[in-house]
Amino acid sequence: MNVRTLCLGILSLGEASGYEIKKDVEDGLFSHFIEASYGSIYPALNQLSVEGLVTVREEEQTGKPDKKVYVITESGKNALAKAISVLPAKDKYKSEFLFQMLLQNYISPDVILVAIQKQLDHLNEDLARIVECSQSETEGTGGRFVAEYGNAVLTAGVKCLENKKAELLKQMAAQAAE
Amino acid sequence: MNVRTLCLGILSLGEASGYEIKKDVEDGLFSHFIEASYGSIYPALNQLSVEGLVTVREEEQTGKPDKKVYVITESGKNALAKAISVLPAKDKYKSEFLFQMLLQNYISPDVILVAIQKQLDHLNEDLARIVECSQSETEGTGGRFVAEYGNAVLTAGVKCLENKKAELLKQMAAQAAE
DNA sequence: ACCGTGTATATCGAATTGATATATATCGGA
DNA sequence: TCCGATATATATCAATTCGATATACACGGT
Repeated sequence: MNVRTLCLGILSLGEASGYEIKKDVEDGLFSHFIEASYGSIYPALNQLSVEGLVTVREEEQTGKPDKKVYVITESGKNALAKAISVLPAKDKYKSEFLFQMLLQNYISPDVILVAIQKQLDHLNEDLARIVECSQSETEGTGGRFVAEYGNAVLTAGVKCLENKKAELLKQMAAQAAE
Repeated sequence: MNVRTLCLGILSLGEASGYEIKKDVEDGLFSHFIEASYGSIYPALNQLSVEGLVTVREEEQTGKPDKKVYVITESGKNALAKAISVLPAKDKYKSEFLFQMLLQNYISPDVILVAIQKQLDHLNEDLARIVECSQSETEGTGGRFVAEYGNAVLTAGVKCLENKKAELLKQMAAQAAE
């Protein structure tokens, strides 16, 4: 799935500017399972506009710079429906953290501890965001689905890491007492 | 973290060819949290070789084509140690599946069901692979760490999806009886 | 007056993907 | 025996995407 389809999907939930789409994938409903940069979003919106799958409207704002608001068209909705009716590709997960943990014999215990703590922070931030989104926004069945899935997975990660952290702290204390 | 560092990390666990490195990220120890394609692995190995961080040796095989075996050098190990001592970037997770589920009002219930089943299959395959790897290979503390983390997260995903699947089947039965 | 932060769009080189090409060897079936 | 499928192995390339940077407006604090 490319960024063009991603933008169509977000715009199907309501009009938005490029900046707002980036917000959605960074802090919003989509943040847990979508990644996309300005460098792909803005060109995608331009292309969608040329193809007639979205319309653009320039909007003046008070206290903020102007923005370009994109709205999905009927043919955009059709293209979206077609694009998401195929079997989705397998999830892609990249974790530098786990890579480090696998190679932990190359680094000192305190660096490991800091990395674990940082990972815990990330997971808890994501969890908080999901809880917040699922309270405020009401995206229906789909929203509940992804919120519960994200919650389950992140909670399991936190639990596991907290065990690992406690284990490591115990080991470090034993080492220091030696 | 780039593919060059990734290759150094894998080679730090033992010599390998480009093809074998791809296997590791596809089916092996790294498969759960690393993604990389031939198009990035082969150029990375060439560059590492030019930089003197790895050595190459051509090896003839019986019953198989020749292969190029890469071995990490001392300066390669130093470069690796330096590269993984920095705080890792945040995990990147992209799920077309969750994107579809969020936008599920655009697709029919039976397509949703197929997607859920496929996702369950993927998760269970990953789980089986982790169990297999953690039995056969003994990568020490690091290996156990990532295996347990992967296990926890994937198991939570399976559990959640099985609930969702049962829920959906019940709804579909009720709809059909109507 | 100046700097930092937030909002907003745009662009560009570099990294990576996904597909394709090429070649060797094994094995089972027509 | 020849053919096709599968596995091993390396390499390359166009298209996509990332990550960084540039530009600009508005607000608030020092």
